[in-house]
Amino acid sequence: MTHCPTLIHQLRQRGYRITPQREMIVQALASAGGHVTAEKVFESIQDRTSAVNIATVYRTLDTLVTEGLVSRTHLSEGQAVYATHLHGPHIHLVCRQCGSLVSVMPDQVTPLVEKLRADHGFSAELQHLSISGLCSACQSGSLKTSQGP
Amino acid sequence: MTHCPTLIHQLRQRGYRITPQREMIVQALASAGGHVTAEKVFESIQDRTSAVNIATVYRTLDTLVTEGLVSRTHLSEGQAVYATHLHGPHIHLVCRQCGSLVSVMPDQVTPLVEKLRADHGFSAELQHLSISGLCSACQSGSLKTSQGP
DNA sequence: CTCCTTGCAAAGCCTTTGCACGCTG
DNA sequence: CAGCGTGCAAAGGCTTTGCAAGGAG
Repeated sequence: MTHCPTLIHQLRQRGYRITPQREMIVQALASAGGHVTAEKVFESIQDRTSAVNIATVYRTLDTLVTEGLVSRTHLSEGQAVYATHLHGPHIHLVCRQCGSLVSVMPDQVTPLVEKLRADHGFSAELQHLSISGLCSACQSGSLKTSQGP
Repeated sequence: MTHCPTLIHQLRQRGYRITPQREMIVQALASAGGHVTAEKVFESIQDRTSAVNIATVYRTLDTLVTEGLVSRTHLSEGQAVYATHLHGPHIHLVCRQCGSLVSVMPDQVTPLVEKLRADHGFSAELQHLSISGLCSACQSGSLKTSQGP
């Protein structure tokens, strides 16, 4: 919630106009406290008022991403999820079978990030880091995943 | 190329019928030697004959993924890319600005993978690992990424 | 007053699906 | 010969875009 004024402020500073829609979208995103889809942002605003169009949500989120204030990630497939950068970095473990999502602190990745920067000059953005695989439940539950045609 | 008979063999073994289309798709995927989109597979077949439909390409790739013979990844946004598991694991560094793609050996990730397995029972699949960020070129070229509205 | 933003609706991209015919095993 | 696999075309999900009206600065 404290993120909200900050983000709005940053937008204004960069010459963007502050509209009620943008305030609501930023507010919804900030209060979500984590990763949300554009549609969830849209819905959480609709709960109170139908004053925002889904296209505007996409456009505003896009602006925030372009300005580097918000991260956009395609965790598995399908919808993108958004989060304020103030949310802090973490890794996402996405189970490719059941779709479950676990967030992990990025401590273990720091050396990797530094190595990538040193060797390749690549500046990794941890907000965007998602790792696909099988969660413990799906590993034990499906030793034989496929059952043929 | 040597992968092709193997994959076909595995498909047959699992009860799938081997059609000319499937052979061509597998062949195209194997000879691509890396990550390709469904559309590229489709095109590389079209170059020789228009005997395969794009829907069939998607269906066959899907089958291969389901059977665990092929990996499917959404590197950045948009299209998914496919690769045979024989291609071997590696990390993808995707520049969120210019879209450039660099493959890195996964040595540096092994400790992370093991940690995830130990702590969370999560079996990470490196074929699917992509890291978003800024490549060296885009970092120096755009110290100020945004230019406002 | 200027022109950035919005709403609306339509289009876009990538992918999936229903159905009847054809081919594999 | 049984039934899986294919082609075709249409639909689907998510996101973007063109245009005119409206509101911020």
